[in-house]
Amino acid sequence: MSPDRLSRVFAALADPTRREILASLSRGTRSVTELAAPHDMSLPAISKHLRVLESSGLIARTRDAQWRPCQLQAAPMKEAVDYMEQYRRFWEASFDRLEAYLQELQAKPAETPTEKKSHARQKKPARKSQ
Amino acid sequence: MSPDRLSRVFAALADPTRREILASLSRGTRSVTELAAPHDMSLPAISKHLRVLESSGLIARTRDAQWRPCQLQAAPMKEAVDYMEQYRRFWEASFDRLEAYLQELQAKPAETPTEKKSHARQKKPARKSQ
DNA sequence: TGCCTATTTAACCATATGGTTAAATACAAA
DNA sequence: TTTGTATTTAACCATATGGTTAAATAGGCA
Repeated sequence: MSPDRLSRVFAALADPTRREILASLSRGTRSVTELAAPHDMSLPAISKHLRVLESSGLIARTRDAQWRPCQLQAAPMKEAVDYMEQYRRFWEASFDRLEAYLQELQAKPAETPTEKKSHARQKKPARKSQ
Repeated sequence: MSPDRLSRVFAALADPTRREILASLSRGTRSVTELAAPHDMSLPAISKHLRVLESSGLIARTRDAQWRPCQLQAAPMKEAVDYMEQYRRFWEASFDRLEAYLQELQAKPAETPTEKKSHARQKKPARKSQ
């Protein structure tokens, strides 16, 4: 329950309807009804999506008479991008170079300060398939 | 059912256990038991997490005798980062500049080719709260 | 063969998620 | 005060998710 902020941001982004809502909001503030219009879905469903987005910090809602205009708050995406940046070298390396890099890591003792040995494999795999 | 690739990647990243598994794999190929070691969780639970990661494309599993070594496959993260990059200007702009930008968008007809007018608000909000 | 280790599958459970419809709430305006 | 519009809440439903334990599967080795 109540997962960390990063988890909530990723979870919020893991739905196409919510991503489309964010796209709408990137073109300006919108009311709930306006956001709902392009979707074949009830208002309460949209309302729920907005609650998910708000609790992730990706949108903010204000008051304006009977409207609740929504605004994009992209800041939490920075955290998400920063998180993923740590893996950039892995997707930027050519497949062969990545393979080589992993082999190299594999060849070394493969221990880091954060790693446990307790469940280390008892026998080294002799065959390298695929 | 069977959400798009981007949704699956975000969903896979939306769990701390799975993110820790990816971190382990960034230090090299690991067996299931090795990946499970740091977690207070049963092997079947880890096995399920690995299935989620595999179906998102973030890891690949090979065979090695009775071991199923897992490898990080960071490529799908590129898609996710590329998606989020489209919002960079929003989180990079200072809050005031962003506000100004949104106001500006708001002042314009606020129509784009992908936008519908059918549910546009019937009355313009007169008050701008917050 | 038979045992041991590694991993997955099956069956189950609790809770979360994404949707619905109907009712409640908030506010504007006639 | 009544009506109409915007939005949320409540209650409900189906399915997904994240975990469990017990059993099945896969493969090395004595």
